[in-house]
Amino acid sequence: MAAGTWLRIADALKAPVGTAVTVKGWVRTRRDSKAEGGLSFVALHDGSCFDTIQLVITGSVGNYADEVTKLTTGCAIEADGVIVATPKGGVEIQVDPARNAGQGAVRVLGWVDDPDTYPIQPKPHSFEYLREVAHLRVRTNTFGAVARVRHCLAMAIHRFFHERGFYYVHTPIITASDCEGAGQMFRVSTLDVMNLPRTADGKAINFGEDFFGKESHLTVSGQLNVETYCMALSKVYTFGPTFRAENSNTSRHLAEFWMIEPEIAFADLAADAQLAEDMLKYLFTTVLTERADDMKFFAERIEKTAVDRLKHIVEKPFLRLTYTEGVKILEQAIAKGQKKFEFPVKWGTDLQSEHERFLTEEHFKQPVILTNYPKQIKAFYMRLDDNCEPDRQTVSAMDILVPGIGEIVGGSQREERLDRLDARISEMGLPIKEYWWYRDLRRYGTVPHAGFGLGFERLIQFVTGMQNIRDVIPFPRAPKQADF
RNA sequence: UCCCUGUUAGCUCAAUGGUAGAGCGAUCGGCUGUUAACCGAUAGGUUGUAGGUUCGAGUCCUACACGGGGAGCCA
Repeated sequence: MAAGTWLRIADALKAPVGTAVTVKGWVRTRRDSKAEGGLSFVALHDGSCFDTIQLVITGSVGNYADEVTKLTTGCAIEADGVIVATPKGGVEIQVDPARNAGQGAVRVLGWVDDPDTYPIQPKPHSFEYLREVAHLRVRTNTFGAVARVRHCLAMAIHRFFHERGFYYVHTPIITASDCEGAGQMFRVSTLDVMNLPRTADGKAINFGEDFFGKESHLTVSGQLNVETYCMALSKVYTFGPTFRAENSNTSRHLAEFWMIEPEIAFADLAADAQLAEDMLKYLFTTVLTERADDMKFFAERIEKTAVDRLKHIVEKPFLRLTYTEGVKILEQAIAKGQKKFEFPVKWGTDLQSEHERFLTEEHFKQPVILTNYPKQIKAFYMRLDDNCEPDRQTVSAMDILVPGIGEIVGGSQREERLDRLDARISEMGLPIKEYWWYRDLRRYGTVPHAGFGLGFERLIQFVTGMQNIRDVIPFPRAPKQADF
């Protein structure tokens, strides 16, 4: 028999019966039988798919008693064998030199030191515990599945934009401008914190002596930068890490997270909303197709509706609703005694989590695109709507709300008219000088344009049903949490 | 940051203010084409940290650390 080819487990599981193969991976479980002069069943995983492949190793393997029967969860091995059919209709690998000459061997590549304290045991672990061993948790079926789905979604995002003529723009991680808007920022500095230079009057830190010659921080958004490229390349997007130094302790916030921010020229809010809807549907369709194995697991063990709700969402158009209409629905629900809220509903104030959840989870039971919010609760760069009632000025903003997560996308048409933009900047007390280059975009060939931000981790949460955002990123960074 | 709640064996959890327990995992043995295997035995503990109350604290009190749920901020 010819020497077996090294196959990934995903491929070995699809190989025809009789194929000689070599597989390499890590042991998930081992069970022994004394039948037939010794028989061990080893479940092996290598990350190529959700399923393990079962090795059936007989006592005729040279190192059977010395090594095979001492394998524990986590050991790394490679094995030569032959694909055979199982009674249940699948395939497994027979590792038996007595039956297949030259195709029955197990080589141990790495033992597990002290199996008693190996953190990943063949039993259910709490996600909280696994977070403490984040360097090893990807070896579990849940975190392996999350990692593959995360990859699948990242690739699908790039493919979606590439296929539609978007350019991928690498916006900076470090920013020395103080104009990215709200949100506490992380300082980037090489100054000696034990001996900070002072300004001449001694009242402030002299950042002129710092690495960049001015105060600098980690970015909280690539939007303003990507708008510059939009004003030449028409269709662009960023996909990179984003940092917020907010003291947020929730299952939906991270200090370091990844965000997708497309920006389209010659476009209004309706086009923006359509782009976001098309993208989400493309991503859901892709993950259901490419990671059916992992999605089946999420539906079985993590969130029953994981697969069905994605299929359901792909089938029909998202609902579009203005903020004003949303407020009316909430007010009617209160008036009818249909629903009681902790916080009052009032036009002009931001919707609370409970209000958003009512709309998307109870009233409509589907994703909802809320548009045209009051200007006082939205950012300076959002376009003022025309023909508004007095005292009811709105902006061309949109939030996409989904059941279970709440806001997954936030976007807007941008204010392309310089006079209106300047008015908004001064109205909100922002330092207009800092915006000189952003304002230039309105001075030199301004056009209507729009864009949105999609939180990558929230997308993964929604797709997988994982409840805590810290479990959908390999090494979560959050207040008091920067291990690994 | 605020409210609630939790921290006991490698892991998941019990234990009325009075001798520290179980299941799983690990180790050893038995049985078995096993797959959440099963049966028996063995090992495994400064009860998150620091104080306090008490004859006596895993249990009651205080502070702190860390986790979880909710809220705010948002993606």
